[in-house]
Amino acid sequence: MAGRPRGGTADKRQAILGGALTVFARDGYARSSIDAIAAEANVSTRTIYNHFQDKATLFQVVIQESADRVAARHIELIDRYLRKVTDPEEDLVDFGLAIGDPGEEEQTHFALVRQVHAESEHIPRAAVEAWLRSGPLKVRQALASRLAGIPGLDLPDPERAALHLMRLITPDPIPLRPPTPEETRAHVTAGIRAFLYGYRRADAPA
Amino acid sequence: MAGRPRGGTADKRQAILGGALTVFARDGYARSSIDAIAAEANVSTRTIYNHFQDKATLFQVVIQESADRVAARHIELIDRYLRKVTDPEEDLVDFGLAIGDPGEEEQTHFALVRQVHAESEHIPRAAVEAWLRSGPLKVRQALASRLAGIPGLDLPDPERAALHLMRLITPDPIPLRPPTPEETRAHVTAGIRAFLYGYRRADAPA
DNA sequence: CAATAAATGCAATAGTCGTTGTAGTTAATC
DNA sequence: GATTAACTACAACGACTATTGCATTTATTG
Repeated sequence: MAGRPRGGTADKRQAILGGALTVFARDGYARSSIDAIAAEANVSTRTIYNHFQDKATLFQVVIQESADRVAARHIELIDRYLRKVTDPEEDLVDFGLAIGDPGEEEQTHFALVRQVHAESEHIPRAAVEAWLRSGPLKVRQALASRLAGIPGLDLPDPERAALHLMRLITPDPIPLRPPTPEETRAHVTAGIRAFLYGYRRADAPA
Repeated sequence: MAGRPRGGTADKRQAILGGALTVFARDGYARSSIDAIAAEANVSTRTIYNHFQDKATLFQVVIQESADRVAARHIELIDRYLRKVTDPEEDLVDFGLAIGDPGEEEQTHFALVRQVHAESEHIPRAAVEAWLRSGPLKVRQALASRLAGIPGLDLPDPERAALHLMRLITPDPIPLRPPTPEETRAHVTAGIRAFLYGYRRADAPA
């Protein structure tokens, strides 16, 4: 038995998923043509159909794998910055800056999330729920349990607090102009302060 | 000079804009066909092209008019609920419930905003900025100046505080299940409390 | 090198969509 | 009721797209 078993199958699949992620995040589902994805991935369109049933399932795989990957990285950041919190403000700001980093991957991630939000009614319910659970909800839970361990905070509903924290540090989806690093830091710092003051224990020091 | 001057021109234009709003908000720009918009508006496709240059400009007009209309209503709500604030929590919760009302118009509005967020890179920069300024930014400014008038709050940056408030009360874009009215109230109340505690003056009563 | 599985290039199908032209119909004004 | 602007129905064009089949090439394993 010969053939091409390990040859490029896995490589090609990854190339396709990478190209599809780029194109879907930039152009949205409907605007993204298979040809554009193939070009971005340096792959023939036929190969895409050898690996994936159709465009819709390719999209579902892309958003699911992206959710898994990003959630893993975010949980890693949560563990790194919030496992042992010495200075809540400093640690949370560092966490917020890491998550909102204007790196390429983060930008692509936020763009894809916006596409999912816009397309959610046109994606099978099960796929949306799977994305939600293994992505945002998972991160929210991890963040909630870490927040509960920070002293000086009063969190009647840790999951809701985690949602609030994320909302307060999320970057502007449409900035009038790209923020400078200082502005980004100011944005995150202000969000963290509002959060910390908002959830400060009544008997905590001012 | 005879003709059909007042006949239906204004009516048709409104019908088209209404149908386009519905379809664009539901399906997004790329998925929305002119035929679907025409059907939704009970108008022939040809009439659409008699009123608007092309699909792209129709979309820009739709989002611009929607931004104007919603901003006007939101500012009205801001004036109604926050002109004279007696009980900050109660008044802000009422405001938040009014803005996040699961009425048809509010739902359509939020859906269209998600579409704009997803499409922002494919809309002429000038149109996006105009939408931003006459929509979200305008509301944010109005809210900021009202918030500055609420006693017991310490707002170093009222505009940022307004952004925080909006973020804390915005409904979930993809709920696992439609929230009950009680859940909606709990969500808004929790957001308002976090905001109020977060921006409470240091010398204010607990 | 031989065998073979995967990838490619290319053509073709079938459908959709934006847009325009045209001829006829409707309805408002005079 | 005549005039005329607006609306409609309909066809048509060109472009794009998802998807498949097939013949050919590539690269990997034995």
